[in-house]
Amino acid sequence: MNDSELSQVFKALSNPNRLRLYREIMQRQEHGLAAEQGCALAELLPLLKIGAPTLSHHMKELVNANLVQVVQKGRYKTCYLNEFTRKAVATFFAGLQ
Amino acid sequence: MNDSELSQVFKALSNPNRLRLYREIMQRQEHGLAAEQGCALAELLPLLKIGAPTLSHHMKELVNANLVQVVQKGRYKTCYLNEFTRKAVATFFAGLQ
DNA sequence: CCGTCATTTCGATGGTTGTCAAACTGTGCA
DNA sequence: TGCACAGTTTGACAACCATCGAAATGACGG
Repeated sequence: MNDSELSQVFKALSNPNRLRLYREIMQRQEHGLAAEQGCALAELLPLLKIGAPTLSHHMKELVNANLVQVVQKGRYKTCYLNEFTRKAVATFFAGLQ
Repeated sequence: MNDSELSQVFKALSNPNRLRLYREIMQRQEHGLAAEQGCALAELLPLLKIGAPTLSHHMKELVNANLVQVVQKGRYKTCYLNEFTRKAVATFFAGLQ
């Protein structure tokens, strides 16, 4: 992961609302209750004090930074953590290479 | 580490120049050749295409986010990685809690 | 205690970001 | 096919950010 990709990741997570979204998705994924069930966008909206257009904008940034993936799932869009990126960033902070 | 502290960390690293600084300090620390020697500010300046005032501003942000510490060391100021924060962020990305 | 070099502060400026409201698109259900 | 709801696009705007040059401050070494 190069400098530019990494700083994009950090930019995405630098906004409290986006960080909140990422944590929420991460938590639901971890919490394992149907990890592949993902997390519906419509479910996330009421967690934040922002409107739908702003949520859409934030999700785009997260997707753009490869932090999450979004797929249409019937009526809703649902989002999944991108494990590859999560691990790459973990490695960056792991120290000793 | 709470949401607000964490997003401050990410904001600090979201700027390519600051990320570069952080990596440089990290790398020198890791590279072990006198880990406690730290990294002089004046040494960092020529690595980036920015002026001294901007470097000063960026360092303040990194210090403010608790990512690095700066101490006067004779003629220069030298900076050290804050290992506590590094580990805390590593944990955040480590997954599975 | 003076000159020099390292670093910071200040003020300005162009660029980016977060947010909204309004209008649009897209998807499944009746 | 058309309604209702999910999500996006657009345009606007205030707040914030990165950077600079100029000037101020601070720390040694002579």
